[in-house]
Amino acid sequence: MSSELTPLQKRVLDFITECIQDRGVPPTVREIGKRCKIGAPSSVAYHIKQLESKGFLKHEGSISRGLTLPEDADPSRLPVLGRVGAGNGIIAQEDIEGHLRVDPDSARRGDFVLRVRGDSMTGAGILEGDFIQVRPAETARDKQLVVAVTEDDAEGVVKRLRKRGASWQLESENPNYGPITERFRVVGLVVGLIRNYT
Amino acid sequence: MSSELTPLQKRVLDFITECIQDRGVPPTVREIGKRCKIGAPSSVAYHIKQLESKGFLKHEGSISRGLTLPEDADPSRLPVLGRVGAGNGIIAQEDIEGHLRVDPDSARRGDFVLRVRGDSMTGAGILEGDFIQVRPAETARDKQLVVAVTEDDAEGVVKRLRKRGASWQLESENPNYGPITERFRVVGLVVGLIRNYT
DNA sequence: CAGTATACTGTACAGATGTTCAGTTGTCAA
DNA sequence: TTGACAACTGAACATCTGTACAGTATACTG
Repeated sequence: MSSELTPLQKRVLDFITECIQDRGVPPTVREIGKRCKIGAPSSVAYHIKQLESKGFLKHEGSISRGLTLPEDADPSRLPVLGRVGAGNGIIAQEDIEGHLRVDPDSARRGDFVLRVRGDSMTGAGILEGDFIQVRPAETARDKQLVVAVTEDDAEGVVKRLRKRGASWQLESENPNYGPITERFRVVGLVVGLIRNYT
Repeated sequence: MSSELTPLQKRVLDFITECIQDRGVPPTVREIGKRCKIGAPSSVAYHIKQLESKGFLKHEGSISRGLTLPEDADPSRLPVLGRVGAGNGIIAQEDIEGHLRVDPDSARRGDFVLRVRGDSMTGAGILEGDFIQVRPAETARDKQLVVAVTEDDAEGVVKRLRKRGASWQLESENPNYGPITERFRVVGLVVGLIRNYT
C-alpha cells in the first residue's frame, strides 16, 4: 500500500501539524528542513510531494507556506453516523450524515457520533435526538454505556451493559423497556453527549 | 475608546479571517492590499499595526504571512464559568475556569458554558456535572430552560421557566425539589448540553 | 494661518521563499 | 557488476514578502 509513511515523512508531517496548530502559520520548506535535519530545501519539497500524493497534506500552488492539512486530519471533527454497520468496519462512508466538532481534549482519532433514536435511555439522561460520542471498542465493563449491534437490529443501540449472573445483557433505562438478552456485539463505548436545544 | 474599527480596518480583518478559516493560510500584505483596494504594501502594514494594537490580530515578527487571530476571536471557544455574576456583565473574567470548544454551527459570540451542580434537573436529562451552553438573554418564553439568578443565590441556577396564572416561576424537573417563587432574573437561555463520560 | 494627527502612496531593498536542475549516494535485484 | 530506483545534496534563480523611508492629502485644532 502506498499510504504508509517513512519515519522521516512522519516527522515532517508532525512538525507541519504542530506549526499549524500551535503557531497558526504553516512552516516554510527551510523551517521544516532545519527542524527535521534535511539539508536542502529541494529535499523537503520532495517529501512534501510524497505526503501530498499520499493524501496527508494539501499543497497550494507555489505560494509561501502554502501547506494545509486535509479536513479529516482533524481528530476533533467527528463524523455523524445514521447507523453503525455490523461489518468489520464500523464507519461506512455512505452512512455519514454530517460532521460535528467537539472539544479536542475529549476527542480521539476514530471516535464518531451517533444520533439517539427513541426514549429508552431517558433514565440515564440520554434523550431522543441527542448526539452521543462513541469510541470504538469490542469489549466493555459492567455498567458501562455501550453501543451494540444485535443480529436482529444491525443498526446499533445505546444501552447499559450489565452482568446478570453468568451472562451479559443490554439494559434500557426506562421502565417501559425490557433488557436485550439475545446475542449482541459491543461496537463502542459512549464517551460523550451533545444536545442542542433549538 | 480605542477598540473601534474603521470600515476599512474591518474589511482587512474580515479578509484575514476568511483566509485563515477557508484557505488555512493567512494572506500576505499584498494579497490584502489587492482585495481591499489598498495600493501600497506599507499602507497595509500600517493597518495591521493598528489592528494589532487594538487586540484584533496577532503579528508574529517579520515572517511571511505571520498573522494569526487571537484565541478569543474564535466564537466556538466558549468560556466555562464557575458561576454567573448578578451584575451587569454576566461573564466576569475571574470566574472563567477554562474553555470548551463546541461545534461552530451551534455557537454564537457571547455564549458561555456553565457546569451543572445538583440533580434538580435530572427529569430534563440534565445531570450533575454536565456542561450547559448558555446564550445571554434577559427574557424567555414559557417552558424554556433558562439560567437565572435570585437575590439569595447570585450564583445562577438552571431551571425551566413556567407561567403559573399571572406570575412566573422557576421549576425543577425532579420531584424532590419545589419551584422557586421568589424574585429572580433571567440571565440566559440554555441552548446546548455537553456531557463527558470519563 | 500654522501645527498636528491620521491615513494613506510610491519606491526601494534586503532577505525569505518555492522551484528547477544537474548530480550523488545507498539499496536492492538480476 | 550492472541497472533501476528512491532519497537525497548543492547551487542558482526568479519571485515573493515585510519593512523602511520620504512624501502627500485631508481634516481638525488653536
